[in-house]
Amino acid sequence: METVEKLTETLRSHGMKITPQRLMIFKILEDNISHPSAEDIYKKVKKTYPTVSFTTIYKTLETLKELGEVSELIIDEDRKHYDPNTTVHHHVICSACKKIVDVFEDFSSLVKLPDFLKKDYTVLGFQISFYGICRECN
Amino acid sequence: METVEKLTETLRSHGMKITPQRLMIFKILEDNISHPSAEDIYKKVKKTYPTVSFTTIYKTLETLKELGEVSELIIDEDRKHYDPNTTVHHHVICSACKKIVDVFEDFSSLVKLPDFLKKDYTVLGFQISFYGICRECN
DNA sequence: CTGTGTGCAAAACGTTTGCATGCCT
DNA sequence: AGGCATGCAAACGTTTTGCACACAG
Repeated sequence: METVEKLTETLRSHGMKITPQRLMIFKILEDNISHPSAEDIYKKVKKTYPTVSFTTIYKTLETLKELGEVSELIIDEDRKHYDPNTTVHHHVICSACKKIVDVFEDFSSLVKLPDFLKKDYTVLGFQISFYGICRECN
Repeated sequence: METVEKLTETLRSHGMKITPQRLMIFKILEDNISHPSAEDIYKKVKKTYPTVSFTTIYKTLETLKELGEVSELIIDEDRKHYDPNTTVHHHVICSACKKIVDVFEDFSSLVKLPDFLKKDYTVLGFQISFYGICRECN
C-alpha cells in the first residue's frame, strides 16, 4: 500500500471520496504487519467512530483490493486477513493462536514451475504458507 | 487416506461405526483428486441417500480430519476443500473457475526455513499455493 | 441393549446486499 | 447540486450445534 497521502490522491483521481472512516482505515493499514481481519479493523475504527458499520469496512477493503493496495490472505480457515504489503512475500500461521507473521525470504528462484503448469496455466504467482506453533503457544 | 477397507478397520478400532452414508463418503474420497467441497460430497451422497444431511457430511469429514485421513485445504476464498491425499504436495487454483489441481513437485529441499522460523516456531510443514488461470478459462 | 451416528431445524459465523440517508467535492 | 459513501437491517452461503430418533455393534 502507498502512503495515506498518496492513497488519498489515488482515490480522488478515481472519482472516489475521502471520508473520515476511510482515512482511519487507511491509517490503520499503513505499515501494518499484523495481517488484521475485517473485525480487527472494525474494532479499531469503532473506538473513534462508534457508529461505523462492517459494511464500510468491507466496502473499503474491496475498494483497496481493486486498486491493488491490499492483498487478501486466504490462510486462516476462520476468516480472511488483509495485508497492505502487496510485494511478493510469504507467511507463517500459528495453528494455535492463528497469528500470521511475514516470511520475506525470496523463494522465487527456487520454486520452478512444473512443465504442466507452464503449459496449461497462466500462473500469476505463488504463496508459501508455513504452518506451525509459535513460541508463545508452545 | 487409506483404502476404504483399511479405513473401516481403523474406525472400528476406534469404537466408531460404519454406516452406509460413511461408507459412501469414504468411497467418494478414495483416490479422489478433484479436491471436493462439502457440498460436492453432499450432492453425490444425496443421489444414493436422498435424505442425507450436511450434518453427516461435516461430522464425517471432521472424523477423517482427526484421524489424519484427509486434509482440509484453505486455498479457495469461498469454501473449504478436502483432500484424501495427505502426503506432502502442493496445489494450483484457477482464479476464474476455482478448480484445484495437484502439484507434486518436491520443493522441500529448496524451501529452507528462515532462521527466525527455526528459532521461534515448531514448523509442521508448508504448502505452496499457485494462483493462475487454467487453459479452459483462458 | 448400548451408545454412536443420523437428520432435522435452528443457530452461528463471516460476509454481502438493498436501500434510504449523509456528506464529500 | 450531484453522486459516491455510510449504516442499518436483512439476506446470504457455509459450517456448527441441540436434540430426538435410528441403527450398527
